[in-house]
Amino acid sequence: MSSQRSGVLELAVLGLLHETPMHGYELRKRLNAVLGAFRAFGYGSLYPCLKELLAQGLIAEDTPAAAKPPLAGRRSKIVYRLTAEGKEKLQDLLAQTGPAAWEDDGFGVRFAFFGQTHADIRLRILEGRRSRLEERLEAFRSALSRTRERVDSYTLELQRHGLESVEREVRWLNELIASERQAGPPAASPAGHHTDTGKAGTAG
Amino acid sequence: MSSQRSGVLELAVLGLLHETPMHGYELRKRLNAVLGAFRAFGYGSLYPCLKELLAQGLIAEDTPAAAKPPLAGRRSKIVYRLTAEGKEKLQDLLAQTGPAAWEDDGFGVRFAFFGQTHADIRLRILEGRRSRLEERLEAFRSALSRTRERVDSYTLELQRHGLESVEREVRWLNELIASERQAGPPAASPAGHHTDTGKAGTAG
DNA sequence: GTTAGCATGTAAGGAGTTACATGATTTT
DNA sequence: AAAATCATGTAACTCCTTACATGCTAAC
Repeated sequence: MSSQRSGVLELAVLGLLHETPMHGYELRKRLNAVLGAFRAFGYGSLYPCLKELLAQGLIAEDTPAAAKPPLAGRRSKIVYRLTAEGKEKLQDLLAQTGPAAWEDDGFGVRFAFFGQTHADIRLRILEGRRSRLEERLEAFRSALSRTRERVDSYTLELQRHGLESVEREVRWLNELIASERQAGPPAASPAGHHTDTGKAGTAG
Repeated sequence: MSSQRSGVLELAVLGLLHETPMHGYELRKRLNAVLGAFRAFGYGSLYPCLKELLAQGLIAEDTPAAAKPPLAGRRSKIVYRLTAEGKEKLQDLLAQTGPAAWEDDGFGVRFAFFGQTHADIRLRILEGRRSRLEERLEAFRSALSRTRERVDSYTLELQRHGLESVEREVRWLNELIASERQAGPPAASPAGHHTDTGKAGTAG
């Protein structure tokens, strides 16, 4: 029916508005700060998204007309907040442990809001992500050995580099998983202070 | 005019067909092997792309009817090859050193075909990419210090991880740039022996 | 008094994805 | 002869990007 907007943005917006109400402009800045390295959105994405979340009743708008004296009908800041339905929807989305939560984007957003996610779900998502990456490693490695003939060295370097990035993420996940199992919610840095914990070459 | 398909796929297809003619199915496998870690395409993307490259006269198809005896009108393998215009277009695309060549995807494909790119262009692209990433680092770091209040530790961890990934890629680029300046085309591993890279691992 | 940044939006369209549909060829 | 995998394609759709349009507010 209505477009559904089942993407990253919806979840991110709900997650941010759960922390505190905000207007669009601020939301966008927080959005790109929180997602930081792995995704960025413009107003052309954000405002239509807000519009639809509104239509679905997941968020509501407060125009702080009270704050400023009579400026009837004028365009002013619109502060969005989560409705009860919105909170429910957010919980639903954060509780998903299927494929959507392992994909690059889906995982990224969910991780950013792990603070609002139950410990067992967190663990399941981290493990799901890890096995997803391990599948990829398998595929890459076999592709690498199969096509080692007739590849130029730059192509090879790119593949090597990609492989290592994935291996690194697996190590990162291993640390996170270990610390989840011990401690539940982390105090400051879930994975410990230095990310380079020797070998631990679990990556395979 | 016609859709233009100015994306990653077009370049990748042209680049692969420059190496050798191929049919669609094989092309897709090579595609996902070459781009490996950072992008994957399905037939639903590939065939329409081929169709349009054909319409633009950048590629041509050979149905190897000669190989198999009279099977008139039947659907058989279609082998695509680059036309003269296609080769020209490929060189144009590979010679670009502007923003398109620094973005995640654009850079990735171009790097994969660096073997077909002139040494000075390679260097310019690598340097462009590096300064692009350094801008990002700046932005992240300042965002991190500005919003250090009221962020939960998972969000922080995600940002830290993303930051490190970018830093790693910068180091990788530094090695590549150094080795380009010394040697031109690399013999086996452009960046040297120890593989200490880290491309912007998706999902931060 | 004008630049820079805050603030909200829309229209058009690009770049692929998903799901489906179909047939040929090789392996078991 | 069944199953796997090779092989080619289309229609509908999604999610987001780009470019544009508008006006307010604070700083220089």
